[in-house]
Amino acid sequence: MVRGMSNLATQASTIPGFRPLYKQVKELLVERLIGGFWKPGDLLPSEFQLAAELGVSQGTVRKALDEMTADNLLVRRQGRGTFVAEHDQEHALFHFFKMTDREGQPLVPESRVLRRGLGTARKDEAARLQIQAEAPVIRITRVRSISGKPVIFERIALPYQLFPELHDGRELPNTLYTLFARDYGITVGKALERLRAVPASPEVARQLDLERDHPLLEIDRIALALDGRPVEWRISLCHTGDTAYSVTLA
Amino acid sequence: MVRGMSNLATQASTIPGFRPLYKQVKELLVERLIGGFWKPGDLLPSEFQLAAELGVSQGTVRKALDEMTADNLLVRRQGRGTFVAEHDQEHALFHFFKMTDREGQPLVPESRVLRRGLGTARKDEAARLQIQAEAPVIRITRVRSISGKPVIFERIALPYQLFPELHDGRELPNTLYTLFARDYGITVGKALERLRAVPASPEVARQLDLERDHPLLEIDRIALALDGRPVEWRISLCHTGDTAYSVTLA
DNA sequence: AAGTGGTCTAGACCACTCC
DNA sequence: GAGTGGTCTAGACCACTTG
Repeated sequence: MVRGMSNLATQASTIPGFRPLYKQVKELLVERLIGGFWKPGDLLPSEFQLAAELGVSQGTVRKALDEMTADNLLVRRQGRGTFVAEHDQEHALFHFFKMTDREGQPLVPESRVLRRGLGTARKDEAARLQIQAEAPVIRITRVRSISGKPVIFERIALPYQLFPELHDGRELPNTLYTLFARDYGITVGKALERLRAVPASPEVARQLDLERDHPLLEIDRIALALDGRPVEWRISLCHTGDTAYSVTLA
Repeated sequence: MVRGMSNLATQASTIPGFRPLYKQVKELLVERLIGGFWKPGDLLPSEFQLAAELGVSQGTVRKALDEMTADNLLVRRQGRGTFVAEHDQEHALFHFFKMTDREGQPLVPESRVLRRGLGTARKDEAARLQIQAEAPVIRITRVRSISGKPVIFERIALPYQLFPELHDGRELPNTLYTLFARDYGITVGKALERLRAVPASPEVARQLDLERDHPLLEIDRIALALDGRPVEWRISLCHTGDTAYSVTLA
């Protein structure tokens, strides 16, 4: 083929804004994911088909797909094809729920919703979610238990614009992110967490069956969609008696 | 060339223990890093030289080098060459020190050593460091401050076998891992951290200028060398008044 | 100018899955 | 057997660094 046909800039171009072909391909494909053109679980066209469509070589498409796989956006299965990653229960848990037992073994919590409703964004909520002050937000308060024992008190704020009608009725699954993906086409691709140690407030102490001022691990998380928009602000207060937050730094 | 010459198994081999060529190349090169054949900062032979030496194509060597770069083992610089990654102050801090201010901005702590000496491993130390009970260990206790305010109380245990003569004399840098690399050829490639919220003990409270039982963020870390051996056990107790532990989950 | 890594292409064969 | 991704090779040219 002629190098750099179609509307993608060629490698040879010396224009300042030059980007490698495979990066452009990746960008284009990510756009399709964000736009919902391909949904979680969908089968993508084969490498050859994409290469033909975009006017690049198969190897270039491959490099883009490999990077997207590394980013957890795609799953490739030899002999079957390339699929849009499903952030199912499994993935959501292992990727975004870092609480383990004291030996580092993963735990699966159950959830019980205490409160759930619609309100207008306070300053802190508006800032963290990057929405207008007083914009409508959905608030959820819940307690998460591990083998029957309540260990996490959680406050969640969601922009109403992104999740209309979530504030009432609908059953809430244990892992909210699967609901975001399934019902709203929003994939959480990244989360920023800040951890601190704080004393238990009277309400939290009561819910977790602890004395007041008991040390709790506070996890302050902003979840970002694939396009970088904040979609959730969550504060989790964890009793780390028999649990811990486990991470690997590599 | 003839495919699969030299002592590397070919792609075509149907033997059960088959591994891709580039994985074998990677393994071989990682061995050289572990063995100290190449040291941090060293320039590796060019892709073509390595390819010729190992009897594989340049593309195969490239794939191995790319993976090692992704693993933070190498640094590639266009026009210069491929270098063994140096876990300098910069890297050690950003990679293994996750404390930030409350807005998530990185902080740089100073350190003051309280105690430092040689002892025999207690059961917990032996288990965590995977050494014999009663084997000699170096213990360091220090306080780390941020802009003059003491915020972290730290207990460190090191296997004496790996770090002889570290227990006295030698000046301790602020980031221990640069010393491990420079003086002992041990590169920390990975760390497992478990975080909990705990009340301040009387000693720690005194050192950090807090009241007793003040909530502290406890970071329990095992640091692993490139070959997977535990090389350090560290417990950091952090006052998270103006600080937080920040991570990105992606 | 020479040498390095970075990108792109083209084509071969292998391993896996499904029909 | 056909189609997919996975591996391996070979060769071209580009971008960057050094001398």
